[in-house]
This record gives sequence, C-alpha cells and structure tokens, in this order.
Amino acid sequence: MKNCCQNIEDLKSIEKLVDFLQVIAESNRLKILCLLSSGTKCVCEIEEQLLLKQNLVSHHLKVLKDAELVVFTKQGQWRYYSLNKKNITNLKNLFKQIFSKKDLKKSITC
Amino acid sequence: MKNCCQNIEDLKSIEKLVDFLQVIAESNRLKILCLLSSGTKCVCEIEEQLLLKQNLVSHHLKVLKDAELVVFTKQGQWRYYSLNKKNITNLKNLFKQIFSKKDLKKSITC
DNA sequence: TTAACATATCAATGTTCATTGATATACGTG
DNA sequence: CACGTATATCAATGAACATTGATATGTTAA
Repeated sequence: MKNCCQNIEDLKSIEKLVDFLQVIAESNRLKILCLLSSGTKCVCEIEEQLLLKQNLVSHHLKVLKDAELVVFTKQGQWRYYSLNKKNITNLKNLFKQIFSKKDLKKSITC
Repeated sequence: MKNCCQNIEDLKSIEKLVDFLQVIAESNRLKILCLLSSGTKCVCEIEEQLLLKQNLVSHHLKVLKDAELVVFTKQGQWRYYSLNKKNITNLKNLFKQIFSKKDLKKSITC
C-alpha cells in the first residue's frame, strides 16, 4: 500500500464519487436537485420554474434518475419527481469522506 | 421571489458550486487532491504515485490552480504543490449548504 | 374517436475537454 | 558553457455531452 489512491477501496470510492460529481456538475441538473429539495414536482413545474424546454428537463431527469439521485411516481398523465434521499445522503457522505483530512489519513496510506 | 433557484444569491451559489464541481468531477484531479491532502508534493511525485505522464499532471495542476484549489511554492527546480485549504473548506461548505435540506429551505423561497 | 396535454426518445449539431507528442523555459551541476 | 532534470505550454485529436427540433407514446377530456 505504498501509493496514495492506489488502495482498491479508495479508488472505488473515488470513481464512485466522480460518477456522482459528473452528474451534479451541470448547472441545470443542480438546479433541478435544488428545486426538488423543496418537495416533489412534476416535469412541467420544473420546466416553468427553471425556464427550460420540456425535452431538456426530461433529458436531465433521465440522467438524474439513472444516477439514482431522483425517483418518480406516475399519477395520471403526470410524473412526480422527488429526491432519492438515501442516495443523496450517500453522496454527501462520500464527499465528506474524501474531503475530510482525518478520514483521508485513516483510509489512504501514502 | 416566486421561483426556486431564481433568487440571484442562490443562482450565484449554484454557478459557483458548479464551477468547483466541474473541476473536481474528473478522476485524475480528484486523485491529485486526495494525494495532496496527505501533504505537499512536487510534480514528479504526483506523476509517480498516480502513474500519469508529466504533461498531464501539469495540465491538471493548472486547472486546479486556476480554480484556486491548490497552491505551489518554488524551490530550486521543483514546484511543491499543496491544497489551498481555505478554498477546499469553502467548497465543502458550499456543497453542504446546497445539499442540506435545512439550509436550502432557509435560503430558497420556492 | 379525436383533440389536447404530459412526457420521453431520437438524431443532429456544436462545444467542451482529456489526452498526447512536441517543444519551450527554467534551474542546477559539471 | 553545455547538459540533464523539472515543469509548463501548445497544437492536434478524439470522445463525451448539452442542447435542439422532430417525433413517439401514453393519458385525459370532449
């Protein structure tokens, strides 16, 4: 375990965090998450509030859904999206872990 | 203040966070940060430990430096890079703020 | 059934960006 | 000075991806 970030567990955490970060490192998606944290919304509400076209919102929701950061329920012709709180928490913890000096020193042997 | 994320302050925070996230949402850069959190390193050490070519490390360090996430000091022919702890802390706080339900509800009026 | 609405998907376009090889700059040593 | 080492920069390439218009699918209402 001579090199930093060569520890398999750490590498996995880093790749996993990068995957998450790439999803949220996009301003429309971050705005959607931000909006959803105030409660469940249907696609057309997101469109209106963020002034985005329908297909674009739908596209970004798919990216967020694939990353399991949001979930939805169908109700008639509407889809109501909300945060996947469990995974948002995971993301926060992973972020905290990687960026906490203390944890880093524990988990990574450089 | 009818719409979420239309509040100028929130928008600024979001754009600022996106800028940060885009910088760290890249696995080599995240690894560099991770490595540097164990202490100051010169470029060639980063090369060796992460098995990356010199020009690539130098490129990513420039991106990190432009984002003010790292700083360096010159010593002879070496440049010693280390974390810009103040800005790393800012990043962590911004992240926490955007992703903390409580703070979100305080700062964003939807 | 037809029309209108809500949402998803597809193909095309343009942009951003990671990587690489080549080269430049700066420093130290003989 | 000349040479080797450390690092940065530049130009080219290819891949990833955000956005858009068009179209498809499913649902409700008349």
